[in-house]
Amino acid sequence: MADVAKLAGVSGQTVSRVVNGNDRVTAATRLKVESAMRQLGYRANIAARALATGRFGTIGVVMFNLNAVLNVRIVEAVVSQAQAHGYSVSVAVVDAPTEKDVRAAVRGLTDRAVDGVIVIEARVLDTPHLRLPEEVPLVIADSRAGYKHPTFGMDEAVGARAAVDHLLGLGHATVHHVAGPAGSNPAQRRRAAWQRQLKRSGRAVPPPVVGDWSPRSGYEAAHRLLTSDDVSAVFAANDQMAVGVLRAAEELGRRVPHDLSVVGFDDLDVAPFLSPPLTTVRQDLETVGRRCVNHLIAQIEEPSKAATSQATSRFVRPELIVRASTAPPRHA
Amino acid sequence: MADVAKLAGVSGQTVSRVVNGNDRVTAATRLKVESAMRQLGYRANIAARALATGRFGTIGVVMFNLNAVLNVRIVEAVVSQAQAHGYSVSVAVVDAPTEKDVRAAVRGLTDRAVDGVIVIEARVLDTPHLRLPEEVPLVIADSRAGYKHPTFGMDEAVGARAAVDHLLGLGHATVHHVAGPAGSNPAQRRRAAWQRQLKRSGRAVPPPVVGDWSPRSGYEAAHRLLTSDDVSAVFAANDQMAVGVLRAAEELGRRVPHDLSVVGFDDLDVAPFLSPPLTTVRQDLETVGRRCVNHLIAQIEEPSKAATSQATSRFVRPELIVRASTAPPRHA
DNA sequence: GAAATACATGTTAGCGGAAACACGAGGTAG
DNA sequence: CTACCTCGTGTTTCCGCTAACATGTATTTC
Repeated sequence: MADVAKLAGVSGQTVSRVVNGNDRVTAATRLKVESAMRQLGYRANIAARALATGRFGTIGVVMFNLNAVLNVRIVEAVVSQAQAHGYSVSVAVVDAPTEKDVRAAVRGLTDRAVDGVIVIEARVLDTPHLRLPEEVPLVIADSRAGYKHPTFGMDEAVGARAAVDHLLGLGHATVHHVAGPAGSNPAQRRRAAWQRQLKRSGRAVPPPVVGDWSPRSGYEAAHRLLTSDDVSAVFAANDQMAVGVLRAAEELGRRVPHDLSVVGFDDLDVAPFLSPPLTTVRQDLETVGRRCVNHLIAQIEEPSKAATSQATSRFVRPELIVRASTAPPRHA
Repeated sequence: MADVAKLAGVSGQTVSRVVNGNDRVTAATRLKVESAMRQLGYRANIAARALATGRFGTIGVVMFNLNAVLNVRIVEAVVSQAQAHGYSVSVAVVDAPTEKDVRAAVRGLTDRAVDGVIVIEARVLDTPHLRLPEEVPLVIADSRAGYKHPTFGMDEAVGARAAVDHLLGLGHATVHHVAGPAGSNPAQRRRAAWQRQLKRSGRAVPPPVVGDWSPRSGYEAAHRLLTSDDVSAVFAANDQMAVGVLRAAEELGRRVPHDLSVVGFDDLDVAPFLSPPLTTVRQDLETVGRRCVNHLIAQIEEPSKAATSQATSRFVRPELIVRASTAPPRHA
């Protein structure tokens, strides 16, 4: 910077002003400085600026698993939205679903210089209420309200309910459930909503089979489930397990949807092209990601407003996409 | 830091020494300092350290699209490997596939304080040879050698060749191809290898149908392709398009694999559970990601070696997974 | 036309750490 | 017993930038 200043014949401070947008610099000086910067290939040192200002221009994202379809979509939206606002994104993956680990990840990130953190909360932790460092603006992406931090997510319950209602509406006596792993929050909520909705409708609640999100687990679950003849409708907690269910049904000679209706969750891009095309629940995770970023940046840049927004939480409504994997039951 | 030093009754420098691992500090002083740090909840300021050392402890990843299955898997591996080495990861997504944009992203990242950059190169750029800033250690994840930077990737050609050979070996006269989009490097290479292998085997090279990686495009491509009766084998450039092909085949009454053999690429986790289970090419992208990180960190931490390693490039061999979507042709 | 005002720029003083060097106290060698 | 290390620790200085204040020069105001 000193070199630029010398070449342009101005003080370092003026260079700084030019770099940081127009404070009050004459057009002439600005041009001189800019030309000098170009000649010298000057690039600001972020570390120095961060040291001086306490701002980093970076958002951290903490999550358990990048591979989960759900998370990737959120992260992608977060990255693009953050970039649009001039922030970069640092990603941290947490191994164990313990509060301690999450906290460590958040701290690691804040140590690493982020202005704010988004935690994608998809795992049941060892502690009921996640407590996180308060030193830094923090937003949670999850489908549950009740955190001390602003939370954005999708309304899992609405989605699960829609799936159940759809199947009951077709005339099925009840709906069986292939649940996600016990350690997953979305899995728990989808399962709870499924159960609640069956009860509310006065139907029998068959014991759910628990999978682990993988197609294989759905396949195995279906093999167990379909030993009984009176299973006519299955709601899988995600599309991948639904694929396994479809496969198992085919192997067992149950035609979908004539002998068996299947509903998934997530609307994978392959869902419309499975055989048969899968009825499923679509969630607008891009909006979730964008909301997280917007809110976080607002907190970062206007800390005054943070207090009022503490309680914020908004949930995207999922949408049931009816395709060919569901139909009225055989004997209806 | 000053507070810690005062509380522990030592100088700031000693605190610094304790924080940065054991230089030469007495066990006693170390304990005093550590206890003081704990009492005060001391956390190092990364920006200050970066300013003083010129090191950031962060790796940048530049890519075009986080959502592509391929990229996510690499990024996930990169993040976990980087974390294992004490680095954090900053992610940048580039919109337009131009050299200018990539360069801008890399610069943005280095401005933003990274010690090294990994570029996941999956798009055909406007310029034949990507030229990137040399100021920072940089590794490219791509399936092509010939960059000025170390490159790690998978050998797409081997995978495509294996697919073709498998189908020819079953007795098919030739193999049709549903290609990925023209702007994609992997798509180009898979297509080129497919074509070359057909030629080398003295077979007719039918015109490929170009898709865009999406299941829908595979579906549409197959609808066009299957108007002709003598299509007995299709090699889709990725699994998602293969799913579309399977769907189209079913709609058109072609039984897979009896009437039509289909091979995909990527080995999605649902591939084994499609109907029929999809023969496909599996790539070890985790290894690719790990290698990128390892090499990059080596460059960062031992710049002396960087020179020798400039030429490095290693490619993971993909593996053909034979499942039920391929069989000898009908009239064989 | 003198004083008040606005505005463009320069000066000073850190931000929080880490190199580089300085220093004193023990240990070692001859 | 002295000269010389070695080792633990403290001092100084600087990393590159920006906030806050200081300065000086046009411009306005009555």
